[in-house]
Amino acid sequence: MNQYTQYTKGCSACKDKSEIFGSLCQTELTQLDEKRIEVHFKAGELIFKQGTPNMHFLCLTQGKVKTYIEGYNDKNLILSIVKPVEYILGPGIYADQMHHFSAMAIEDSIACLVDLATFKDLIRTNADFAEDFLRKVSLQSIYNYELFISLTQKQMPGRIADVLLYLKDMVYATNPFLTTLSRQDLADMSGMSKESAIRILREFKDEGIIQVNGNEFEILNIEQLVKISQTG
Amino acid sequence: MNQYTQYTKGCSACKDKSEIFGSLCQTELTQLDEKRIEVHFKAGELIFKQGTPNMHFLCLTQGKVKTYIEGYNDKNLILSIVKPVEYILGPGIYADQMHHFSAMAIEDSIACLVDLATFKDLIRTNADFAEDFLRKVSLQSIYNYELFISLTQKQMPGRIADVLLYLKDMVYATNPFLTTLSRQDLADMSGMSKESAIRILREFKDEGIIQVNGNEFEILNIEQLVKISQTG
DNA sequence: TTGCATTATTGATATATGTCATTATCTTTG
DNA sequence: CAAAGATAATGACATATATCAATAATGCAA
Repeated sequence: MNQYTQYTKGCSACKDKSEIFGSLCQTELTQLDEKRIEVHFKAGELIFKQGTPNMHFLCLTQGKVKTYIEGYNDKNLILSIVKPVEYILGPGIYADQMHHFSAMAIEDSIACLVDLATFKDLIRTNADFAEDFLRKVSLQSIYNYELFISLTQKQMPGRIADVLLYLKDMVYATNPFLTTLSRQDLADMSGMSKESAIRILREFKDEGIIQVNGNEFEILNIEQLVKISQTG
Repeated sequence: MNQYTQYTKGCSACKDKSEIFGSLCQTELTQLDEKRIEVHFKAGELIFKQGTPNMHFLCLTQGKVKTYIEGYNDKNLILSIVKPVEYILGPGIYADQMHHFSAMAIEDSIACLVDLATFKDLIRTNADFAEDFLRKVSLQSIYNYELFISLTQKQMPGRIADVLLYLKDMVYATNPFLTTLSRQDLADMSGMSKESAIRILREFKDEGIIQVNGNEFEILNIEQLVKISQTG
């Protein structure tokens, strides 16, 4: 119990909102609750960094976080925008105990940390939990395949369309949506320079497909955007 | 027992060669052995196709297989070249029971199929096996991140360098190596047109970095190739 | 408010890469 | 062996995209 620790609602409150805690019994949830550390992050703060040891299972309970690979020449590739209640867990925990991507809060956020031993123990002792975890990992993997195709086989308009649809459907779940992501972030999500991202957004705006006001985006013609996404 | 079934050496013979069967006890191996179907594929034959139901766990015991995502405009992205003894298992089994990539033999190959129920049962009942499986999935995921960076942030020479080093180190494990992959395959591994792949190979040849004779490749200057891989 | 720093936008230009057409080489088959 | 089909290689050209430089807009601190 230190200054970062806050006993708010506890894991039981989270249970209903998350895909992977449904299989834990009350005892296990209590066990988790006692182990967890709640940490607050301000927008822009680094949560963990690629290349550092991966010591905790992390569950985001408030705010939004971007996960990204730091590549060459200070270029980043954003893998996902995580929203509550979702865990953030890299492949390192079952491999080299390292982080293979970084995570940064893009809004003020709250995350719960649980040490890996506790987490791995749950995987070993609760087969339902293990299966739920595998399911989550698998869905993420499927999404990564789509990302592969988007990034390697589509041209810029198709990639920006994918980003806009992803934000609308998966992240904000509203149509005029206000984002804290910068233009550089949008570029890092679609694997292009920020200038190119801006240009494509302008084209979409000129064609009446979207409406842009600073960081507020409204998709006016969803069908056409979907079509652009599909035709690459 | 049908015409595809052949009782050769059995799963116990495989055990030593594979990363994930080490945690199975004799009883489990026997159980697996009874369930397995051994199938022979000729080079060029499709093993399973993206979009079809995923019914089996697959273990490659002989030959080589390419796994690839079928994208837009008949363009493929090769994810990996699998060699024995390694399993080929997509994320579909814990999600939508579908194949999310295709697999094709690039050499005459032999694979063992085990129905998913048996496999999933082992995951549920043997925690060591589950952890080994998670480890394998994690390593694959880590490799995918490297692939992301290679494909999205490196220019063509860097990507071809990555492909050559991958083939030398991970697939053939010899230096002059003879491959059955076509130039189109090399292009599909590096996300470019086959003409571009050919051009880069010629440049490497002209610069004395590699030696090419048909489908035999020899890397003459490993250091420089690694450098090209790193500088993008 | 004013000034400063950051971010967004735009245009001009360079370059990486794809496409198309052609020829060469290899492989298969009758 | 010759013919045919596939694969590989090359050159000319088109174009998608990045880079660079300049300006505009925005948020923030004094």
